Amino acid sequence: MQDDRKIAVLRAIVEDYVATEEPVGSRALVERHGLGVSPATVRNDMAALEEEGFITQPHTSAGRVPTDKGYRLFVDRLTGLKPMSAAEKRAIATILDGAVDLDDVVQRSVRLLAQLTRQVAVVQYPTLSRSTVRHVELVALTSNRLLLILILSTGRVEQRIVELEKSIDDAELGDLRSRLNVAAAGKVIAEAATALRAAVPERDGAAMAALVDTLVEAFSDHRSDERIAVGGAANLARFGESFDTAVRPLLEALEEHVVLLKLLGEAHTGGAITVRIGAEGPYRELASTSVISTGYGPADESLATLGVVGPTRMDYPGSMAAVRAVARYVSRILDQA
Amino acid sequence: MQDDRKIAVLRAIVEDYVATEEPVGSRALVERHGLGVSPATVRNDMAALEEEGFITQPHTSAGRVPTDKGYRLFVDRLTGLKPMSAAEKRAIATILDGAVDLDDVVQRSVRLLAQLTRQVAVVQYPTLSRSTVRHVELVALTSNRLLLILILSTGRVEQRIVELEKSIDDAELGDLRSRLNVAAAGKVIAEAATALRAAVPERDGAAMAALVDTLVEAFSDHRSDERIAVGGAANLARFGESFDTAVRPLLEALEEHVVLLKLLGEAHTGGAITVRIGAEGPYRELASTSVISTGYGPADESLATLGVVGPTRMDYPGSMAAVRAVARYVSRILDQA
DNA sequence: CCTTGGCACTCATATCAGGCGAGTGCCAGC
DNA sequence: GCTGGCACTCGCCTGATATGAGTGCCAAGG
Repeated sequence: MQDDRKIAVLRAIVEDYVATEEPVGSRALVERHGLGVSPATVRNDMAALEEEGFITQPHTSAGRVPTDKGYRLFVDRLTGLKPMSAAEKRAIATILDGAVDLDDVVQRSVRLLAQLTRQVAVVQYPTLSRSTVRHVELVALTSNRLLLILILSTGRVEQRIVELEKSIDDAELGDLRSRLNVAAAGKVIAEAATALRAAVPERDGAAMAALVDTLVEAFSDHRSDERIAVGGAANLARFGESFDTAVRPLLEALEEHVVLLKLLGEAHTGGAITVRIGAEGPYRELASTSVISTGYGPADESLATLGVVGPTRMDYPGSMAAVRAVARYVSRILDQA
Repeated sequence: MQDDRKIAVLRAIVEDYVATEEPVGSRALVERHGLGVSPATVRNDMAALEEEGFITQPHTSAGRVPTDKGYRLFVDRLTGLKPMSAAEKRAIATILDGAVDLDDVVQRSVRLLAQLTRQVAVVQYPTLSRSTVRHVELVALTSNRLLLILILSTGRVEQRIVELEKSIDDAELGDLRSRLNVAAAGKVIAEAATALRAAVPERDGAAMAALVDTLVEAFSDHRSDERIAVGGAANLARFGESFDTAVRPLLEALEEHVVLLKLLGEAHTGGAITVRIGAEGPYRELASTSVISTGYGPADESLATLGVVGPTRMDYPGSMAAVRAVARYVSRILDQA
């Protein structure tokens, strides 16, 4: 038995099943793909593939459906991703180039990715922990409420309201502001926080120390590291069939950004695209969904992750290509900014 | 025939149908509500209600279901909203009080509203056009790229990257910044823009004028007025039945923030709660969804709108109460900030 | 040894008739 | 104007039957 043909059969099964959403039988296979062999031969291969766990049949006398393991092999043996069409490339370029700020870039990326893949798209904002501080601004809202604004190298702007124990006057504020900037500029947040502490000497008194503590705390609040944008939930409507097993848990997961972040996983470096298929993921409620993700950032530094989430029965080559293309474009834009 | 009883019957039908999701018959009605009359009497009333278009029967021999008109009468004749339980009030208070900035307030409100109503919640960010400018900050990203940051009275922070035709040095920047602040502080954005133009005299040259133009444009970019937060989409999973007629179009609408804004409608002043039932709305695809919305803002000034979107078959008294309660709390918080 | 046509078998799904029962409309009586 | 009674309608559930796609296996052929 030639293993090559078995792989070809598996590929054909995956492609047909993804396209038609129905278990695929031996006859249909040889007809739709030019396999050059008879259905009976294909049946033998299928039996072998089933034996090895790459496909199963939902009912005793139905066609075959790929298993997670089957999709895995399919993805691993991919010869190449579906190249983006010129029109798609142009669309990506023009849509993303029109963004006016980081928020806009992220927003547009999500929509774009959702449209390209017809899947649910997820884009993580550039992580705070890996971006450097470009500028710090302090604005007095009232005499004892400050608005701390952090402008990061990625263009991301974070704000935080800080309550003071003791009121502060304009001169002090100006002084503090310039010291903050000197101490923090160009540094990663964690370093900035310690530098900030060092920049405010003991002699300035307990009140000042407390204020600095508050600021440092605001700096290092990691809640906002979880920020992500989600789009394309309407695409879930397309596969109404497996509603309870696929759509419902996914809808719930989309609300839980922490879950989504975990799904996207660590951004792999070097532009690698990660594919997590079905039960390979950490949540068993999402056993029938796959995640395609990759890192992005200027110079492929992987500041954050983006990707799509969809049913295991998805167009892997196409989606992977779209994810890669969007990640590259976003990275390029961040490079310019 | 007493009209009072007819209303009572309608109310009972609505309540039962909302609770059970099944057409309600005359026998069940008299049993579950202490109507004190016989099923036959109720049947007569039902016939009259149907004649008047308040209810219909899906099949010749099924129970009755309220029509949009029926829900409308039900809502209009509401004696009072379901009061929030003490626990719910406490939950609202503690959750919203924990917010650290406006983004956080909006985010938490959406989640809260979604949880309370078990519906899809929508919260519009305070409109820019009605908030006043508290502070303007300019940060040079490169010599000819500025980051314009707008801090508004509501705590909302807007950022916009501005490309300059001509580079600008630190001194000019500082000068511009202070002029901006003097001109804009305390004013509504539209006024601030014109004041800004006035503050930069002709003599400063064409380059400066162009810069000001760019800033004014950035100021008045109304795209960001459309900003809203959506939550609780997972609640759509609860009513899987009318998937195609209700869930799918709603999911699609949720992606289109412009559509959502139109759905929420103009924020009614004076704390009024607007209920739009089924086909009363502007989109015929959403004929089987209702929208409950109200304005919010400090001192009930109605800076923006929030509400819930769900199937026409929804718990109006409960949802209306939740919407009102959250709007009040958010308003109070904005008052403090 | 792999491939192929043939053939019996399985089983999910579609179709249909029959019966059940919830619910209605109407009417006569109170 | 309310009520009990009664005949009627009709959606839906149930079970039996038919259909057909698809399989597994086997024996023959290259």
